[in-house]
Amino acid sequence: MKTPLYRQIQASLKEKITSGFYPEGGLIPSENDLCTEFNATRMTVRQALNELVKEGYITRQHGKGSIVSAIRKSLGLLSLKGWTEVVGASDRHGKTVILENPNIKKIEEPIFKHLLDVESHAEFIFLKRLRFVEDTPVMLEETYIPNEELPNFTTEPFVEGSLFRTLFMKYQIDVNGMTQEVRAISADKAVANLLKLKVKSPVLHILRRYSTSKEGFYLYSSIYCDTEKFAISSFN
Amino acid sequence: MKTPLYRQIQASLKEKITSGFYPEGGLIPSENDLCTEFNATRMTVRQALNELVKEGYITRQHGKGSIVSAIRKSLGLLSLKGWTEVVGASDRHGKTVILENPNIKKIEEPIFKHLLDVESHAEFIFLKRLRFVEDTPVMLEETYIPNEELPNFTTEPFVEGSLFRTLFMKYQIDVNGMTQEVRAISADKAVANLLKLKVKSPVLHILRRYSTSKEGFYLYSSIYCDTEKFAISSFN
DNA sequence: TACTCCTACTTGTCTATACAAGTGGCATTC
DNA sequence: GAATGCCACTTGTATAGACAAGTAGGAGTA
Repeated sequence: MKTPLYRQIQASLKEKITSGFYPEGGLIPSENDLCTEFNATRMTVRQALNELVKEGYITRQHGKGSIVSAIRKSLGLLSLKGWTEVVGASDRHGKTVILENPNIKKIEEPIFKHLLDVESHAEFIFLKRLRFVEDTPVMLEETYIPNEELPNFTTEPFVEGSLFRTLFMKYQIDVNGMTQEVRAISADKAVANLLKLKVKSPVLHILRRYSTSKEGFYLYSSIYCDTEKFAISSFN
Repeated sequence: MKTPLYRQIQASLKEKITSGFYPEGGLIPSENDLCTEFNATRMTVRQALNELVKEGYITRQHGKGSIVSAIRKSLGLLSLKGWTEVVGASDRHGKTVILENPNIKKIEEPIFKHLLDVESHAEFIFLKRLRFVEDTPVMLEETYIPNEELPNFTTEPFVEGSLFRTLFMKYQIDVNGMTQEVRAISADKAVANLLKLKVKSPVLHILRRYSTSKEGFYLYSSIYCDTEKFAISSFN
């Protein structure tokens, strides 16, 4: 048995939560039920459940049970919120426009030099997206994805329009952490035009490296953010 | 026995780590040693150790032992690094200048309205500090601390020059989380002068609410950051 | 009806034990 | 001397139980 039992239980439950088999706000089976289902002891089941708590999938309540988190954070407890979290849950309407269809590129921009751990994979899939809130452009995101073992990635649309969800559902790659640098800069002409700002307006510039469950598989993003109307917030 | 045994073990180890009894980078006693010391079983000791990992006090290595984290994060896994973490560990020399000695104020600034959960405690201790790296001013921080049960706070100097360390050591208040909003703004005259920038330079503006181990005790900070030379980075 | 109490079920804490697997040093061997 | 293999010690995973404490609902009582 290569992967530990508690990891298997954890993965099984995670799958049932993300697929909606256990609905948001509902209870998952009790520890004892899970013990019989997986033929394990309570300590082992609890270890799996504690991992899910850490990842933000469930919360636990003494005397009641384990509750599926209402807002399923696809990034666990990451620093800056993901797009869906900035927009989500409110009545605000979000939209994403792909400016440049996925194509193969190399990272030559020196801006990522701090974040690159090895000297750049041969090739990356490049993705340029503009995100709107209430029909106002607020975020320009340029993403680099390693061009390895991702069949049909550039030809098929995203699952639910989400990159992370696509990686998770179709390629079993789970984004589980990140490193980032945040700066305030003056918008250049290109960025200002896309975000409908005056040139030299202050914008947030974020450089990110996402780590995943796949060894050595990192995503890189360069993000420009208009924080005039909507600030970037983070919790805990 | 009111507090659980594993919490007692956790607190005892935390105290020995923060006091320097277990030096940074060194090993704490093995699980079995801790079992005999506290007269507990390994599962109980492991629960305490896992909590300390979550809080960032130690890392564990299979086959070797539990290592005291080199950079003791006083904020656990918070989003944006604390001052000591931005500067620390490198050869860079940090310095903090208190511009305005601690004095009693009320929060009337509307900028905190999103973060205030109750309508402002009666009074706050106000603190205005300018932080330097390599003799360059990079951060202007205005902090509001509830003026409750903090004897001698305004008259005695900080422990090791650190606010959080003072709260922890002298008042047993542990800062354990935060909520924040990040924006890019143009520096006004006052901020620009202090940070030695041109007026209207882009600066990072961060509004923070720190939560603590003391019920209902929140700190508020407004931070202006020059990110030209030093970006704000965060991990995990 | 309204209240209390009891009970079944849940998670929280804890004991005692076992084997697996990674690390590092010592002793033996070449 | 250098390489190998063994061994002691470490953390990782897992079993099988026990009692405590919080929750919710139903039975019985006022």
